[in-house]
Amino acid sequence: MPDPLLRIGELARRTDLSPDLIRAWERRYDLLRPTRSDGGFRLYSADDISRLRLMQRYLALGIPTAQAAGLVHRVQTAAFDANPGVPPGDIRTALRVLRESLENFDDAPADRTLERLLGVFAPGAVLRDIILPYLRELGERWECGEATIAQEHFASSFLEGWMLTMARGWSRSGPYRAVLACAPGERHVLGLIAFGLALRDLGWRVTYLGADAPVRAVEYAADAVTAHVVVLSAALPGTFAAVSDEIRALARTHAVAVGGPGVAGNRSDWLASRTLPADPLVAAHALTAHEHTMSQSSGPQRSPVPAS
Amino acid sequence: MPDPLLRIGELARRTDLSPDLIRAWERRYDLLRPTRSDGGFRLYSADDISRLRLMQRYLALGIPTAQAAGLVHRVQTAAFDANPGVPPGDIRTALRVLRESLENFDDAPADRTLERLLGVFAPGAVLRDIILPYLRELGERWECGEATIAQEHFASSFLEGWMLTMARGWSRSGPYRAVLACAPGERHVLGLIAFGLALRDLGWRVTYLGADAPVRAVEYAADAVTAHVVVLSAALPGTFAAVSDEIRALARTHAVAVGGPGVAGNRSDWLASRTLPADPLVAAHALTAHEHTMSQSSGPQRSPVPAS
DNA sequence: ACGACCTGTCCAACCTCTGTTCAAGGTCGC
DNA sequence: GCGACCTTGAACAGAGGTTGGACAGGTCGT
Repeated sequence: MPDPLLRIGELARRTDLSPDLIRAWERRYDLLRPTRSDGGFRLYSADDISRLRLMQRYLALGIPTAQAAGLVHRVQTAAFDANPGVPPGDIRTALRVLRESLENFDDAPADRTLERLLGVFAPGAVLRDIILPYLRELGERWECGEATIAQEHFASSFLEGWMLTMARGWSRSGPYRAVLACAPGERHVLGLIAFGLALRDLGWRVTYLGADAPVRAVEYAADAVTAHVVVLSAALPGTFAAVSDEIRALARTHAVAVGGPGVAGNRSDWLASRTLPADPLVAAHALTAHEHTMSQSSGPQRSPVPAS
Repeated sequence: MPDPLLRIGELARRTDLSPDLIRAWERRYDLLRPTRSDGGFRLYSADDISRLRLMQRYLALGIPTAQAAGLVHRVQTAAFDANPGVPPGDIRTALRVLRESLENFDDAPADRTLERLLGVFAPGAVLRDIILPYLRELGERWECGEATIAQEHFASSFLEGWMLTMARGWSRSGPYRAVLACAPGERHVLGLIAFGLALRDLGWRVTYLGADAPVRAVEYAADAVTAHVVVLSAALPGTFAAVSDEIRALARTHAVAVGGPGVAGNRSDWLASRTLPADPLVAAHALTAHEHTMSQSSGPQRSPVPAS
């Protein structure tokens, strides 16, 4: 970690907090654990800045300081990068089992494998190290003709079931709310569910509407749960184009982000929406980081997201 | 276990109720049971917000406060009522919980209810007495405009996740094998999954391909697992007509049955396939009975099913 | 019409939470 | 060695909680 380390005064300047307050948070909530210089000065890393920003964001939502500190603690330890990974040997074995069993339409070994992995490792780690790599691999084999449509359908349905099981309760915790839906006509839900799982681990509450959701339905749900942001997903290019007017209208009153292979690459300024990275995990981090920085400029609710 | 996030002032601000009133409701009706901070402050969770919102909806309907509190209370404690009780009572309670929570985009109480029910009763019973009746009810309310598209999407995604969880391992046991798929273009999977669950309980091994499956993919899968029968489902009329040639071709080499609202009513002789009753449970029994009689006369494999 | 009850609000004395302040020193880099 | 910066520990004050009870206007049953 060769980051230039900051002393408390500089950290305070960058976060717009007082040094006293930062020390108080450390003393009372164990919020930061700076290293020390030989003489005893606190030395902070870049991570600590984002932790403080997250803290500020929570406070802006009206969460009491003590609880906010607890959330920061939890989010940090649940972040994917912090998840202890699945050992490479287990990954190789699991991928082989998934490959061989799912492509023979035999889900029993795959079930057993996932059950065991989820018993031992964190859901975020299983998602990152097993499920998403397998999906990528399946997609590649499908593109070059090695996997059949039937195998791809079977494996997709299988993984959808598991991911929805892993997702159970994802609307229950966390201070931010997101409504997730596939754009009208879109039926590829796996990437969106993965994104939702990642969001959940980053402290979001997820309301999931599934495939092929009319924009009006999305808007209704966003209002019903007072969502901070609405995320629309599409795997195929052109999906968004068919409803661009509706999306632009939605973006006038709600913060909208679009993602999935259907937008990756081409800009989405014409949708008046923020474009998320293609990788679900990266996208979840990007959206969370964006939501944190938003707290400085404008109010926490319903701030339309500028196109990125 | 939702995290305690808000103190009473912020909760009051968000629900537009006075702190006094929230405390009074707790004191008089035991409406909420907030956790406490070390110092004794009430700490409310996200669930509590939706409970108060539900309360407000009841009050807006003119229901007296005490009764409204009773209703809310039943929704929230239904999941912890460990007493199996008389099934009809449980059914009524569960249906009310599903109705009220899913239509508020709040899946937590619904999760708890299904979790408890599946711990006490057999999956088949939960499917028959709770899930299918709820789906029927939702469909009716949707048709007469009482439920919105958004609510229907949310509830469908929620139940799809649960049913796929219940389905885990359905390809593992039993002497008959069935391949299940939605016809091309068809995206309504719930009825098909329910049918698959019923089949599993009747001793079938189920290979499930999910929504919008090309007929060629179905054929490939049927061959790969040497299926006794292939079941195609469609909710909308006209779905089958678009691929009738392909289905007829498939029926020349495989036993094919078609089901779902998309065929109910009109004969399907023109598909050279057996028509299954609209109700998933009845359909599963019908297919099983047919397969039993077939296996006496001819070989168990690949016997084309005559149109009924 | 009457008392009994329901229900939202208010009060008073006290407590908790949390940002800030102070004092008496120590460290760092020039 | 100097001035800016940082350290610890304690204390403080204002906003906003806590409890328990009281109370007035509306509703209900008789």
